[in-house]
This record gives sequence, structure tokens and C-alpha cells, in this order.
Amino acid sequence: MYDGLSGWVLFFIFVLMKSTRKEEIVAVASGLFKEKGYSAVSMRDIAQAMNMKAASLYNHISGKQEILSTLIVRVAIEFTNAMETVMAQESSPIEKIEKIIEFHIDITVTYAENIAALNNDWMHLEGTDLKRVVKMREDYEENFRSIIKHGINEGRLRPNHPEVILFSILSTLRTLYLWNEKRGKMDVNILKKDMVSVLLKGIV
Amino acid sequence: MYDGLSGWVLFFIFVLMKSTRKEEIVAVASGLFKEKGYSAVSMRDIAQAMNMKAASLYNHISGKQEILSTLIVRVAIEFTNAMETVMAQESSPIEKIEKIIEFHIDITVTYAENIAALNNDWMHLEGTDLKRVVKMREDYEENFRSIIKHGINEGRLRPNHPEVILFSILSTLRTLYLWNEKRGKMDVNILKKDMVSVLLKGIV
DNA sequence: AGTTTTAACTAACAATCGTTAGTTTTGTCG
DNA sequence: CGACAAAACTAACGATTGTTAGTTAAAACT
Repeated sequence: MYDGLSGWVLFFIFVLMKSTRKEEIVAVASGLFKEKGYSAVSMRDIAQAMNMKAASLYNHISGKQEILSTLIVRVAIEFTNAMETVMAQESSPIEKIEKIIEFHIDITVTYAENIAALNNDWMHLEGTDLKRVVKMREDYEENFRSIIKHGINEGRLRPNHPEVILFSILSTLRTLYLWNEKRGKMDVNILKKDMVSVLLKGIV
Repeated sequence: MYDGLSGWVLFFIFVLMKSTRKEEIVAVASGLFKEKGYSAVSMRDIAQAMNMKAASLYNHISGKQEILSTLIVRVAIEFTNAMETVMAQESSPIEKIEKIIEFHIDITVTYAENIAALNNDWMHLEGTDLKRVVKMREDYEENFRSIIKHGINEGRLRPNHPEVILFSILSTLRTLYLWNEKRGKMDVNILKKDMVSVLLKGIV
């Protein structure tokens, strides 16, 4: 009985170890990418930050491209899922926009480096990954746009150009990751309230 | 009389030619930097886009770094001057913020590629240029912050966290350059009105 | 204890990087 | 036309890039 359990435990430890080693590389690399950008970070830079030699990285990953792909696709899926959850709800356009602001803040808290790569280094993806991420972004924006248009048509949003509204909110949310140090002192829920207030009701 | 004039004309043509050749390089490079980032663009890429060989570039510029520096410092000065003009005016905080939004749009129209480099590649500047640009950005943000704080203290701005207001407006304005294709069809003055409305009065 | 994985290492590769030196072409002025 | 300067060229440099091959040390399983 103990032996049987021990087998499972060791299996999970094995899986965990194998994945955390790759995850460690991805995490370390994401920090460097955020500071200098994908192209300015070499495999030797990443290796040095992990106290190993560049060639050793290839025991865990297939190449530099896989790191970027893992990093970006992961957070892109996160945003896509969150948006689809909001779209599935039967709530007003304004409530949906509030939800979008809130999950952007939530995702930014845990995925700041991934978002940096998504924003700044998506064009260095290759092949299928590039197409997939671009498609996800287009769909995401189209969903957001339709919410805004509904809001205007129903008379619940002021009739400004939808593209201006979409762009203003989205560019604020997308660059939230740059703002993590100052936000650090601020409670997330207070930030959400302030953010919703500023973006929806303005500042005057 | 004609000869005297001809001398001046030729002098100006000379100055113009000498500067446009360098300016051409800077302009072409800025387009490439915007698409792929400074580090991912090689001197051979820039040369190819100019129909010449990489070595020939060095007849006009001292190196890759000078291109980046020229590009970024130029637009940083533009923003600094515009902000100082606004600060010198005796107008209300709200009017000042309106002016800031407007000159951001104006500068973006003519300096889109420069702004891309300022936003994404400033960290690849070296030495004095790096310090200078970082200082200009800090001063710029500090000026903006003081306007917002005055607005709140005078009761003309809703009392949200100043940092949230600053960040929301500034990140929208800073990423305007990403939005130039869709804006292309839109009249600049209409864009200004909509932008001021959305950022100041919100969307509900 | 012996065997097999896992994950580190050294060494090296072909390609590309920014840049320099030296040469040739182009164009302008007297 | 000849002299001269500007701006292109070819060739090459040393350094760095991502990656592969082959080897060794450590850890895990039977």
C-alpha cells in the first residue's frame, strides 16, 4: 500500500520536476525579454541567469522560439478565455466592460512578463503560432468592439467613435504591465474601482 | 546679383542634400525599427531598404547607435517643448490636459516611427543619450502629475488616485502611434474632439 | 549494486552581427 | 578636360548568434 502510493508520489514529483525546469527557463527568460526585448536577449544571457551554459538549455526546450511561443500563447489563451466568459454572460454592455477591465487587472498581476512579450515581441513568432496569436487578438478586439457598438446603439454609451473608445480603453489595459511597481503598494480591488471609474466616467 | 544668389542657393542645396541623405537613412531605419524593433534590424537590412550596401551607410552616419539616438532624442525634445509651452500657460488644469491630448495627436501624426522607438527601444540607448531621455521622460511625467494634482485639489477633477489618472491618459496617448492606419481616414480635429471627450468625460 | 535516465558540461559549427580599410564610381567645379 | 570631393563599392575583421554533437557527473529505478 505504501509502495503503491509512493510510486504515484514519485511520478508526480517527476512530472513536476520536469515541468518546473522548463518553467524556470521560461520564467527567467520572460524577465529578460521584458527588460530588453526578445531579440536583444541571447541564449547565453538566459543560461547565465540560470547559472548554467547555453547548450544545457536544450535538454529542456527545443530552442529560443519555443520559449517565446510558450510565453505568449499562454497569456493569449488566458485573455481569450476571459473574454469568452464575459461574452457568454447576459449582462449590459457597461457591466461587460467593467468585467473586462477587472480581468485585465487580474491577468496583469500574474502574467506581467507574458503580456510584455505579447505586446512587444509577438511579431517574432513564427509559422502557426504567429497566425494563431494574431487571430486571437483580432477576435478579441472584434468582441470588444461589438460590446461597445451595442452600448452605443442602446444609448447607454455616449456616441463617440467606437474605434476611439475601443482604442482608449484597450491601450490603457494593455500597458498596465508597465505600471506594476507603483501598483505594488495599491490594493488590487481599489485599483479596479479607480480604473473602472476613470475609464467609464472620465476624470472631470 | 544672380551669381550672389546662386551661391546661397547652392549652399542651401548642399546643406539640404547632405542632411537629406542622413535623414533618408534615419527615416528608412525608423520604419524598420517600428516593425521589428531596434535589435532585430541589422545594418544590412537598413542598407538593403535603401538599395545600397551596409558599409556605404557609414559615409553618412557614425553607426547604428546614432540612428537610434537621432530618432529618439528628436521626438523626446518635441514632447518636452510642447509640455513646457503648456506649463507656461495660465489656464485651468482641464484646459492644460486638453492641450496635452491635442499636441500628442499632432506629434503622433508626424513622428509615429520616432514614438515607436521612444516607447520600445529607449533602453538600447547608451551613455549620455540614455540618461538624457530618461530624465526628459521623468520630468514630463512629473509635470503631468502636478497638473492632475492641482486639478484634484481645486475640485475640478474627480478625486481618483492621481497615478491612475496619469497612467490611463498617458498610456493611451503614448500608444496612439499604433493606431495610425485606422486613424488615417479620420480627420485630425474630429479625433481630437473625440479623444478629449472620451478621456475627460468618459464613455457612459 | 548495477543499470539506465536526466541534466549538466566542453567544444565547435555555420551564420550573421556592426564596423573598418581600401578602392572605384559618380558628379561637380574651375 | 583635369582635379577634386562625395558616395558608392568589395573584402574582410573579430565578435556574437542559435544550435548540435559528444561526453561526463549525478540521480533514480530495478
